[in-house]
Amino acid sequence: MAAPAEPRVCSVARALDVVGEKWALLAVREVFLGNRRFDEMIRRTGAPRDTLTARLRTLVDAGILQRHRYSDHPQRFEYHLTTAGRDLYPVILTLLRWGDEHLAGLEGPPLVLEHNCGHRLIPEVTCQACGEVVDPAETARRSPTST
Amino acid sequence: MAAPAEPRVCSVARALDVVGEKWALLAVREVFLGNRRFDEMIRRTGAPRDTLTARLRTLVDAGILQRHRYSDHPQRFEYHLTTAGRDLYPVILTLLRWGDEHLAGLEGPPLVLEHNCGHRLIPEVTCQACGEVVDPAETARRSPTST
DNA sequence: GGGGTCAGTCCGGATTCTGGACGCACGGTA
DNA sequence: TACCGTGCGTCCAGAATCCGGACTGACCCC
Repeated sequence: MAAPAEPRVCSVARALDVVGEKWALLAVREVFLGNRRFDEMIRRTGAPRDTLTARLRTLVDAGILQRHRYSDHPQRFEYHLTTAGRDLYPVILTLLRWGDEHLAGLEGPPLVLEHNCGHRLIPEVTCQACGEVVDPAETARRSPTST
Repeated sequence: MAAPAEPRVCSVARALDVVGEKWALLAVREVFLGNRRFDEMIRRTGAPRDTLTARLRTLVDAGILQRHRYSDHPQRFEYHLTTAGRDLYPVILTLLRWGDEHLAGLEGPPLVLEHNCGHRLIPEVTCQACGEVVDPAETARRSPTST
């Protein structure tokens, strides 16, 4: 018999169920950049309208965005980040950096961020305890030791 | 006339074209965890076989994984991380942390990593220049000032 | 010969994505 | 009044993808 499937219970998988789709994360990127309205997001992400509608709905359901009426008559809505949404910033930054390093053409990164400290922002992932930059080779699984 | 679409040229979008899909990132996660073979990945991710086949192919084409024959007769292959693949570790870590914080049940995070420094690994995104933890509010776009 | 492993492929149906057209409630202009 | 533009979607039909399950083919072991 074939070995039984044992899909890993894992926060990465759970996170990707919510946010693991291009347009979802691009919509969140737009909100970080200050574009909170439907049509702006359509323009700047390139997503099909139906798809964006669906994504925004799941993002709201997941507690990542909040739908906020900014006009009655006609009803108009903006999307704002919740705390959970703001906590996605690191995810977007690491993707940004990876894209900058591995997919940017000769013209270099198309979007450059600046940190309040005055320097260009180059995000690094560090260990909260020791502050060192994290390297896959210096990391191990704890306790629930399975394959 | 409607405002013309101007999809943002952006490393996040480019990165998501390659890696912005659940199974792709879960396959990479498995390789990080040491499971380099097709059937193991099937077992531990839960992906449909066809889909995993397709994802692995795009990951290899994108230079994230390398297909490595470990047996002729019968031909058998393993997938190894390239440098670009290893550079995805931060992305996976930030997703992991987000999932741990926002989707973990009462039992807490299902997978805990330990850093070589001896503490539980809690990944943080910091500014390479000043070492501070990055906050969206302390970040701005540089030069190409468009909306 | 019978069973197991590994890495896929093949299949057909279900779901999802996509682009374009359309709807409707306004506001501004003339 | 009529007309145009904007904002935020919905509707549609065809295309692309996803999915699970069955199957293949080359081995190995008993």
